[in-house]
Amino acid sequence: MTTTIADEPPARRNATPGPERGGGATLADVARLADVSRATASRVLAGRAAGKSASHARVLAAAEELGYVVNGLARSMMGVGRRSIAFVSSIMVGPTFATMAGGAEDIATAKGHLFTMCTTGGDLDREAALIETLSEQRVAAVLLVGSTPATEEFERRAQGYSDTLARVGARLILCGRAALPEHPQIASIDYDHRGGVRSGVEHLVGLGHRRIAFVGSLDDMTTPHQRFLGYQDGLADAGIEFDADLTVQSGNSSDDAASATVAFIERHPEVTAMVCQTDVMAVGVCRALHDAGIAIPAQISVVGFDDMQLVADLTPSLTTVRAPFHRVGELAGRIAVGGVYDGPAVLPVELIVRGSTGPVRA
Amino acid sequence: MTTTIADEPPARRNATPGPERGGGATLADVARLADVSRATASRVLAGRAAGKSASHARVLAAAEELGYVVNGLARSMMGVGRRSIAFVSSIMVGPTFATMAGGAEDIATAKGHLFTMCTTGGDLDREAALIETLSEQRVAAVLLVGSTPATEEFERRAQGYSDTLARVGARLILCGRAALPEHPQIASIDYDHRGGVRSGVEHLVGLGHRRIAFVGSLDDMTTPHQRFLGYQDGLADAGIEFDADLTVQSGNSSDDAASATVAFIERHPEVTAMVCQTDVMAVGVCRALHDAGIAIPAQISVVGFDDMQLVADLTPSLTTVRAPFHRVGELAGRIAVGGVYDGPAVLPVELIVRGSTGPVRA
DNA sequence: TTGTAAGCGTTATCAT
DNA sequence: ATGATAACGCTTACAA
Repeated sequence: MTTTIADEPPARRNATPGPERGGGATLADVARLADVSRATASRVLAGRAAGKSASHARVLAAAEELGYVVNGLARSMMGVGRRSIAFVSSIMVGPTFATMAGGAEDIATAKGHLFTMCTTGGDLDREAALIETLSEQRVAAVLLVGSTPATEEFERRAQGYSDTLARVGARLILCGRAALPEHPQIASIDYDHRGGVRSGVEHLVGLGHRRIAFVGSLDDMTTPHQRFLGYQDGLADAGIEFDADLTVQSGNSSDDAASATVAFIERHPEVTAMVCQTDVMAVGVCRALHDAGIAIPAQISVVGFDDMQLVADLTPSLTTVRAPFHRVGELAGRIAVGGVYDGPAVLPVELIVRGSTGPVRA
Repeated sequence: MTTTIADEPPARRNATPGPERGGGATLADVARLADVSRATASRVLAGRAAGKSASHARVLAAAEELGYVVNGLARSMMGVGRRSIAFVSSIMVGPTFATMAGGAEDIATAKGHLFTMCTTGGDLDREAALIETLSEQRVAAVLLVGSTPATEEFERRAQGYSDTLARVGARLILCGRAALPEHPQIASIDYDHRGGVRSGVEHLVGLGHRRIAFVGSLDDMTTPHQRFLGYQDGLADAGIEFDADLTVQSGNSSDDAASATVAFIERHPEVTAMVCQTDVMAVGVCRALHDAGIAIPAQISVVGFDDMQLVADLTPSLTTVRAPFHRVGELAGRIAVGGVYDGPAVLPVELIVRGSTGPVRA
């Protein structure tokens, strides 16, 4: 004997990591239990039912009883529902990224969007794959954060990202990265890397310094490069000739900067000030100088960049450049949620003078 | 004359912030252009077509020409496609959260999930709304991160979160928060707050300290409370009677801790060591002591918690407790992506002895 | 290998 | 106020 149960649902598939189907109650279940149509149930649950009829209460009760949770994915397919804003950076830790992310998230969630964070680990292929994935998920916008290679090849990549995103109605926004003049449809919210370092050098020059070194990664990424240019600007302003021997290459860790400094200072005892690409490097520089018995700022002044937490608490406290990271995130977020974008923004930075810089000794 | 175009699509709706519909090409468009069925197009594009027929190439070409981007939302409805892992914390900045997030993100993206970060700003209503929203979006799991109120009311809330998530096949995972014994289905990956502070006190006792103060926020949140208990444990171990007068209340900013210390140390000059709930507080304590002309560690030793970046570079460098934040994130991530959970985990922490602690002077 | 057809869980249209 | 019904864009038996 063969028994056929008419309304037996078909076997459920179960493909991870896909959303589990058939898990909870659906709108149809609620409607059935409340003895109304799906349309009515939908209206009631979305709070867009006219008055409150008898069915109104029944629908609510049924939803409650069944533990109904509306399927946002299905809603999205109808053109309602939430879109995500994506934040793509090379790495997640680090006060600068986190602060920018915080600014963007504030705006995004205030507007009812979800906020997705992705890291690339600096891998451009991963970055491209990520943009593709995010497009598939129909994000509202992608914030591409931080430094990028300052190459034509990258510009082509970015154009590709922008094109892919545009196909799904999403926008690409660069954060903390200068606009690409050839690609005006790619938005950019940046801060004044170059002017910041320049003002640091200016400050030192005002204190009488002339032999000023620069510590940085000196690669072709935008952030290092812009900051390096700011150093050169500062020298030029003061009529000091740029001397390539006074640039110190270092990775962005305090240990790297410390060992680079040890080697450097031995060759160049005449230097009276060191300008660093980042606070992290500056901290390493300070440690190396201290260990070498060189007094800060009596013998050598040090300037950082980023004004990260705790550098004010170092001994001596660090003179550095403060950038409005949170504000950068906010502005980018505003564009991401549909605000108007009228051209690249470059937010001003501020030199915070503290104890690590002082007059050059006579 | 009335002209009716048969295949004219209906007018598109356009409700922000919902995903823009009708934007790009659909699978049907690709199939039409390639002159195959949607099924074939789907198979080819998903790379699950058998061999490579003539149509194979045509589909690829059509997709390319149309700039087709598969709709991941629609895929999700079929049970395939990516689910997100959500990371919910009170705030985004802060090295501990960011590091945990990094660990979780590593695992999540490696398994093809998206990673969504949401902040509550410490608002429990926002937290509840967020859980609801994330359930609607059919996340795979929610990582609830950091301290929570240690109250029965919170346990009820958490149970509610867990229930809502369970309805959509998702899991709730506490990170950096002890398990709730009454609610074993809520997973927990925690680290040893209590043991960490205890070992700090033990270290001080070993150096001869007896008058040891505790600086913390002293509220009913789990993290502060656990760390406070660790302080009491440490005292008890050494047979030192707990003296409530030696607890200092402070907000979690170095400025707060500094001003609290100023007031405290005047009343209690007999204290020879201060154990702090966080590194941030410890830094404030150090600054206040330094400004008051009290030498660290000669006159007073200081212990922190978290081992955040740069505390090793302070003068003196900070003795603190290092917790495996990245690992906590990884383990939580592993459960989130479907790994087995066999009971609460409490990861060990490590006391990092540096320059801020020394023997009590004779 | 390919096509047909039946979903997935919503919302919107348009009658009633 | 409510209910049929048709989308939305995709996947996948099942049949050819």
